[in-house]
Amino acid sequence: MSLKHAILGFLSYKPLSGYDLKKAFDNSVRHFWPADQSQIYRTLAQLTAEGLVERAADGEGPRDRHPYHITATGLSELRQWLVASSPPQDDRNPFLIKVFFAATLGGGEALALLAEHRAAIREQASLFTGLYQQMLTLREAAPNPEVFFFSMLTLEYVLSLAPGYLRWLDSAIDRLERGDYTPADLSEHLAGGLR
Amino acid sequence: MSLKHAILGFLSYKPLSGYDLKKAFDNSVRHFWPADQSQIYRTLAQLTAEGLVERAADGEGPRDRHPYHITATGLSELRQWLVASSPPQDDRNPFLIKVFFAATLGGGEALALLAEHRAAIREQASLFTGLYQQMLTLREAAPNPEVFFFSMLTLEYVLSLAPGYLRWLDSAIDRLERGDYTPADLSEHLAGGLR
DNA sequence: GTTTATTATATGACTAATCACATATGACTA
DNA sequence: TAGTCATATGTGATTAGTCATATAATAAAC
Repeated sequence: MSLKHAILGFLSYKPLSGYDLKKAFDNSVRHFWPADQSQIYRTLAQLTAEGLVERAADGEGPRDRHPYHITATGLSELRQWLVASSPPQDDRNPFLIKVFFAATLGGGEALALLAEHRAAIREQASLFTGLYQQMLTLREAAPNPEVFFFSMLTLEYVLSLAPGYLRWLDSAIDRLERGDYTPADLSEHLAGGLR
Repeated sequence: MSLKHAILGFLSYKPLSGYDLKKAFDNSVRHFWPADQSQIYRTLAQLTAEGLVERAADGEGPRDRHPYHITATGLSELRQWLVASSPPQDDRNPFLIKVFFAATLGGGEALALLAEHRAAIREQASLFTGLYQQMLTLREAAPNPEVFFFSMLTLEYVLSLAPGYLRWLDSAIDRLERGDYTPADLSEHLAGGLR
């Protein structure tokens, strides 16, 4: 139900149409919540039925745009959701399934699997680094420092995970190359990191 | 379509019933691919229709168990999937949506949001650490070193991400406590980690 | 003046997964 | 011997999301 609340979040800033919302998602949260256009419209219909948003007077433009604004009920629903607890969810990871069953592959193929993934992760990390640096230059243009801060936090999140991800891949690839099928010694890693 | 391939993966070791598969998932991959019992049965039916698995002679036990074995087609489908490329997927993260819209909360509430999540992540990390250490003791009992190695790799993955995750939370909480809404300086972090 | 891109909203078909529930037997236990 | 637990397979209803496609006007490009 997060799309629902993300829409409420955007509408809490100002009224937007479905089309505007799609652009808002693409411009700011697509790296952790890609939103499908048709799903946005369906969710808007559902939110309207629940009385959390309302369709304002139809606007100008081709194909009549329909801006929505958040209701008082919608605002309180948003607040409630924001402060509710967020247990870490189990994110399904198809790549880890491949890793798990990589034992059924030849050693070379398993290596290729990991190496290719490392290349993709590196590329993704450098994309996010670029995005981060680009965002930094927009600091002055931000509506207010809090909004900018939390927006940057979500990018920092992605970038914070990258080094650990890549070190894991490096270590796995290194062991596979040496034909060394021993588990990593994580003792100092864990002692240092999890305190 | 990963559940499908995960099932093929398990069946590539030996024939299993739906019930067996559910236990196999719960015992080994639930931390990155929780499998719903009813979905396992539905997927088995689908795999059967596609000719990737076959229902063996009904077995003993209460309520007739139905073991499935993988076909030659199924094996080649599994291999093909394993060696296909795995682009990093966009994992939806509801917590990041909360962070993104935390600017609409009071500072204290935003802090509580992050602090509570940090506690949950710490607990999860220590759970996985325990699981990792417990798994280590089973090394001798493993069917073969490769299977054990790749199984451990999936746990190493989770544990590799934890320190970065927690450092991100620490840094965000620290800045919020000081009322310091400046973005983090990630220059050395990135320089060191992404090479 | 015709094509093309952009704006803008929507439905239909499908897929993966979740949740609740129905069913039924063998084995143990109070 | 009654109750409960573990074994074991399934269906129905619903949800969230994806993909393809339909529609249509306006503005710009050629």
